[in-house]
Amino acid sequence: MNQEIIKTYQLEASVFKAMAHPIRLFIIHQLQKQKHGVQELSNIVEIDISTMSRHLDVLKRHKIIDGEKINNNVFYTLKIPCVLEFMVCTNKVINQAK
Amino acid sequence: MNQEIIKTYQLEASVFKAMAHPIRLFIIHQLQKQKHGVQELSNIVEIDISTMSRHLDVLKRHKIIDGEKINNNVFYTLKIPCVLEFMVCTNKVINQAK
DNA sequence: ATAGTGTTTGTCTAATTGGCCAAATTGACA
DNA sequence: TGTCAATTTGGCCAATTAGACAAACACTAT
Repeated sequence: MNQEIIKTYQLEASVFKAMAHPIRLFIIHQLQKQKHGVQELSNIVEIDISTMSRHLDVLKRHKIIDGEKINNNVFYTLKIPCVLEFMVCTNKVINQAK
Repeated sequence: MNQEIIKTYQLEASVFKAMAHPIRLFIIHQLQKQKHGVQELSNIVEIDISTMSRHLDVLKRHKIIDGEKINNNVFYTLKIPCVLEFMVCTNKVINQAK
């Protein structure tokens, strides 16, 4: 295993990985429009709030979103709008005629 | 769990997932320049050829690359050049000053 | 200080993934 | 047909991940 190559692409891969989950893609899409809180998001997705908190943490750790505490609520915002351009390409991939 | 939302983003997530591995990102980069064969790639990365074959299969199944058999060798080509634009954005994410 | 609300973290479990080796498959060609 | 080279697939193991629930934590406001 050539560690040189692995190392070169590991960081990049980890950002892809952070986005490679349906709920996390949903979050990114939601935050494009406006800030959202943890509870709100977990209600929409109908998932345990602790699970949602973990998904948000994954995105935050990779600097894709940012959390801001206002009173008792944490509101998340999308830090990297260019992430959404990814999707355009992804959908080209998906919609390719084989 | 809101199956509606999951379903909406699952396909998209699976494309991200297909790319979310250092070796597969390396493959994508290599193929940008020219076709490559399985052995060749596995030599560069210094990984078992069977493992390389599986990585190529993942990318092929998601229509990111395409394989063409010429004699006894399978040569792979990048089908979706826009995938590389992803990387530009990804690196913006990575290089953000916190 | 205490209660109450909202969020994160610990722990466990089931499922998925990446790696290697060995075996099977494919296709070219003698 | 049989052999050889290249590739893929089966099987196994170790590591990682997503999910739920419960417990801990952080803040606000009585």
